Amino acid sequence: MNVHLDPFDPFDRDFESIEAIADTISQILQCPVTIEDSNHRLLAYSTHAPDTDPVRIATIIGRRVPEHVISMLWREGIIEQIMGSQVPVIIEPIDSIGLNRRIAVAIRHHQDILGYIWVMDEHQGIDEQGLDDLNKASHAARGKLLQVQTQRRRREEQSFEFFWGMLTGSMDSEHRIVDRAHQLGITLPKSYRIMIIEFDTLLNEKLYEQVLYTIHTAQRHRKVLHVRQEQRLLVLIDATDEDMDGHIAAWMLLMERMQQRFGVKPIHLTSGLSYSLYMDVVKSYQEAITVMNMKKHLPEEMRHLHRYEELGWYRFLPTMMQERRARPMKHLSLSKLKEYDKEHQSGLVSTLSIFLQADCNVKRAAEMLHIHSNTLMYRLKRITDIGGIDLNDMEQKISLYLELKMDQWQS
Amino acid sequence: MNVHLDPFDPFDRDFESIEAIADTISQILQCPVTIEDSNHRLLAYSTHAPDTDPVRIATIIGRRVPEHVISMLWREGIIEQIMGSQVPVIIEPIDSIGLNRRIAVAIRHHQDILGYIWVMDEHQGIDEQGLDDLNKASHAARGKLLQVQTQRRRREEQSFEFFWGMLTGSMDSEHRIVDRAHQLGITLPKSYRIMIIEFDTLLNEKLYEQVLYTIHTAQRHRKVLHVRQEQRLLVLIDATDEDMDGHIAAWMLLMERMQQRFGVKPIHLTSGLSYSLYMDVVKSYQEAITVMNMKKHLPEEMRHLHRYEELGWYRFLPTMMQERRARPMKHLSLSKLKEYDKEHQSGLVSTLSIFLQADCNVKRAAEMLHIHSNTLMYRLKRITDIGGIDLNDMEQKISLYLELKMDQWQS
DNA sequence: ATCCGCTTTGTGAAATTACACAAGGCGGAT
DNA sequence: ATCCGCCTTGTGTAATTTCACAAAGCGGAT
Repeated sequence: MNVHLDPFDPFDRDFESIEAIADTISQILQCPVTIEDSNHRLLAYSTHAPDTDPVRIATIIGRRVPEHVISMLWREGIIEQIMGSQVPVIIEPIDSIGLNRRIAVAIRHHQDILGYIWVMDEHQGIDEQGLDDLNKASHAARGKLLQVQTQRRRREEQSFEFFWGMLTGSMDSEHRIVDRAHQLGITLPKSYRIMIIEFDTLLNEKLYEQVLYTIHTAQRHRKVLHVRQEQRLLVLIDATDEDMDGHIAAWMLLMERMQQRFGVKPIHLTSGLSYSLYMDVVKSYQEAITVMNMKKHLPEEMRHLHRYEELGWYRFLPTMMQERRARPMKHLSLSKLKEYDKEHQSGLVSTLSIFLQADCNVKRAAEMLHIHSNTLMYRLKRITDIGGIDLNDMEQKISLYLELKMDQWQS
Repeated sequence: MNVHLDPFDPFDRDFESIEAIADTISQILQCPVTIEDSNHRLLAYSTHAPDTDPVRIATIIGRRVPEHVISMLWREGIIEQIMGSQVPVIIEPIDSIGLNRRIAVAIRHHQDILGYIWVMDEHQGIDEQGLDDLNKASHAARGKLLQVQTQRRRREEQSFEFFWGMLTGSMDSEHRIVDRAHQLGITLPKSYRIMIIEFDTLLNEKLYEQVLYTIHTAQRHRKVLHVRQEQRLLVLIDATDEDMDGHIAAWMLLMERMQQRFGVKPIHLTSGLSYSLYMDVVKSYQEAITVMNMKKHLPEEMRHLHRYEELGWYRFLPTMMQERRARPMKHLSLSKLKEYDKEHQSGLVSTLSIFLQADCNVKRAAEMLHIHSNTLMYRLKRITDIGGIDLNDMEQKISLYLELKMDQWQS
């Protein structure tokens, strides 16, 4: 049912806009068309569409492809197929999400994917010639998308600079920050936090793109600003609603997805406190860093914690460590035990540590150590004898506990 | 047996030195003579002494009156008698300390006592005329002693300035400090500490003199430098031997004596760590201040502690408080308990505090609280319910313990 | 007065824990 | 090989702790 009869290439001309390209494709193929950027954000869609499916409606309304659709397309391997193919790909309908039959082609520039053209082809009216036209259209769209991309890149550069300025505390006043945000067209939330996502490898250009792709396609989270730093991604997120537990959980899920799709593995995810003054970005950032360090030094204790406010008394550890470094004083009892341990390979210190962690419950501690409780009793007696420790004295136990935690941090 | 026959006053002339005065008195009275300053330090003694007692020998050898002699003289009220009397005072022999009969007169300038003249009068050979001569001698000595005093005052001024410079960290290098000490004739010990003695009243000129008198007459302690500051006396003491426990104990005793003699009551006595570099005076001073603050905020816990190294984990408290003030985050469980306490006047928080201090031993804590142990059990159940606290979790208990200590500090 | 929730104290049974003692393993020194 | 100090495990008993329940006091509300 195609209506082009002459060998003349309808896409060999300058289009004034991406919308014009979409409309042209739609006219030629007589099908609804949408054009997206690389993050599945809507760039243009054909008007006068004869009929359209729920997914297309949702995409146009939300100005991006719905998250669950992207998820499904990934799960079915369709996105990878499109990204890997130089020619249009036919996608069979997926009724469960209301997706009709369509044809998709990637818009590329060398290796990079700039976006996608989607054509709804419910009645399978597109023939070989149509696919060829679509291919030509994708070439024609490249120029326009490159423009969009460079524009976005420029804006991103500026936002990076702005964000770094806040992170390093080099912005000198609150209203300067707000003004600058306004200038850049960034709407700052009432309340925010700084979040750090650390990966197991250096975030090179490609990985970075992939990470951002994952984040961008999940519209659930409002990520206002972000910047990359070696193995880390620093993000300023909206903290206005303050269902932070759910918030973090959602991000964790996102990280999981990232690993599934690209094999990029975020190892840690931490966040500072929430603030409303943007002069406090430095503070929130420092807090996130503190949590990050804590996770590295005390992985066991920090296993399920991500936010600074969850640290409990551990938030005092860094400053305590500082104090200890400034005035190194060895704990008399502990150093005696350590000495004994060194001479007799006898793990009294670790026994003590676990005993304390088990709330001084002999039974529990013995189980944790996989030893008989009388063995533990014996060791405890040795500990009290050698170290001159009274295990019925809270003061001493606190002292030991803190000291042990600090030792653990340093090792 | 006196040998002056003419009414001519032998003390109505200029003496070239204090020794000359001592010799002149000795010649006239035919007795051994010693002249001391107000702190019982030897200034001069007559030569050609016919006979002399153990105390005099010890005084001359040690260049000061032995401590136990001064103690005895105070105990017998003799020093006070001499200080209060305008005329020579006869002191009967005290055999237990080897003190023969002697006559003493204070050298005074207006109200101030500049020193003392002591005359050994074993054979009671001094008559009215002799006492009168002694009086005249004391007037004659005044000028010389004033010279000595002003000299000492000048040197003290300089040492104050020097010490303050170190305390405030305004000395810029180690060798500058050592040079300056050399210049002032101060021999700095290899290792030192800063000690703070705080009194219950402002240290006015008079009290200050009395305090110094007590310290000076106790030669046991080597006090190198000192300076007064409102209610405090700051002292740099020799820490080379490092029998600090005994050292502090001795100072405590000294303080006791001070109270007995003058009613000046030192309330706190604290010391920083010992250092050997004199650039570290600031540190030791800061540490002493820290201990002082600690004693004020947590008197119970610090009752028997004086030195920074005895603080144990408490040395982290100030920096923890700082952190807490920087980021005020209320402890969820504790604030619930506090709220409940406020509504029901039910001391759950204090119960918890004591329970923790009693090492979570129900029996012990119940005794401390003067309640039945089941009452405590009941309250503990309420605490776990209301505060959502698991009292079998060391982490939580540590958190609570630290938080409670910080609360206590702030209140 | 009466009720009700909160608290304290007392009692006794059940569970847990501490402790003394015995037996044996392990490794280094003689 | 033998001894010895150090460590581990097992057993049984004594002591302690925990817990459920009863009784009753107290203060505020109805």
